[in-house]
Amino acid sequence: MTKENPAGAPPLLPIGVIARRSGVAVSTIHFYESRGLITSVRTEGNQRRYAPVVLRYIAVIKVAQRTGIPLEEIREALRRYPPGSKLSAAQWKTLASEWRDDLDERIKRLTRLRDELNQCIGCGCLSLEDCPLRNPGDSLGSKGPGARILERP
Amino acid sequence: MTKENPAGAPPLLPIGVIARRSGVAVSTIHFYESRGLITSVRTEGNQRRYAPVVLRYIAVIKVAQRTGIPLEEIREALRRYPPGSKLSAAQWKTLASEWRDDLDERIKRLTRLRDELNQCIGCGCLSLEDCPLRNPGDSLGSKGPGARILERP
DNA sequence: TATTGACCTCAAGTTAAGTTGAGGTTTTAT
DNA sequence: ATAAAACCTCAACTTAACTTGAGGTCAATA
Repeated sequence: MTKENPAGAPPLLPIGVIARRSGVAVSTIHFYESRGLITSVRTEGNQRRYAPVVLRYIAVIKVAQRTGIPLEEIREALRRYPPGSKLSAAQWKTLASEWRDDLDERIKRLTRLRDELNQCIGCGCLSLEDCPLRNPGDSLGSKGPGARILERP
Repeated sequence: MTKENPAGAPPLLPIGVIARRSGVAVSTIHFYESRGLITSVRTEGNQRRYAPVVLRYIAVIKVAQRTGIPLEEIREALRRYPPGSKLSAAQWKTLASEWRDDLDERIKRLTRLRDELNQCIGCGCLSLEDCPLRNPGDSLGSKGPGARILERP
């Protein structure tokens, strides 16, 4: 029986260990925590201790990011389950399916764009009226300042 | 014969007209010019006047952006031709082909990712050792601060 | 002629996703 | 008991691609 830990529960990990094992920087973990993506408890000395499951959380976050989901949305998705909960296989399946659909949509858009581009390489007009490339149709929501996220309108 | 214009050349346009016809904000045109993507001449009164071809330039820029090419690269690509030059059909073909290939590569990466995700939805392990999702293989170049461009490693 | 609308410059703000650094506290190893 | 390694907080910086705003000039119109 360890001291800071009720019987049976796996031991809590300090941030350095999480960083090493997950492959992300300590500062990133701080950042994720500040954004509510992961949680920790504190020692008497105010140092963070993480349940091992956060390694899984970080893995999930990274995968979601690779598919192009912004952190904010990832947080919302994770929020659906109690913070720091076990994140079961079923839950992962749900999340991953949503993200896959999202990714699929993105791929479709890009593929359509590529086809249009191919067409247009033949014609070369870029005419405002005729060219499909010039009439995005959907995806015309570029408002406000800030970095433009490439493809995800 | 107009005054500011040698015989035969099409008349130069003020920035407001370019903005209206191209669909981008005046501030954006300023910005593109400051980044060397387009050029203008000035009137005696220091106002910008654009050759009509910049409408085409802006069109090209927008298309390239849609395919995910960053402005910096777009500028480099355009730099290969004399600034403000006619941008012939052949030149457009060359640029567009490059960008299409780039886009193609991106699509392939995303497709691979989607397939891996599909696999992983079945297994749900996210194991550091086994899971293909956890071993990006390529694309591990995330260094330094600044916005992470989603997909384009 | 006077106004209004279009322009100009330059500095500063915005977003996302983090990083860097200063100044100070805790833990761990010797 | 120290010293070194690991942590902590908080503010400021970074990139990309723009936007906003202040303070001032130019040009077309009534």
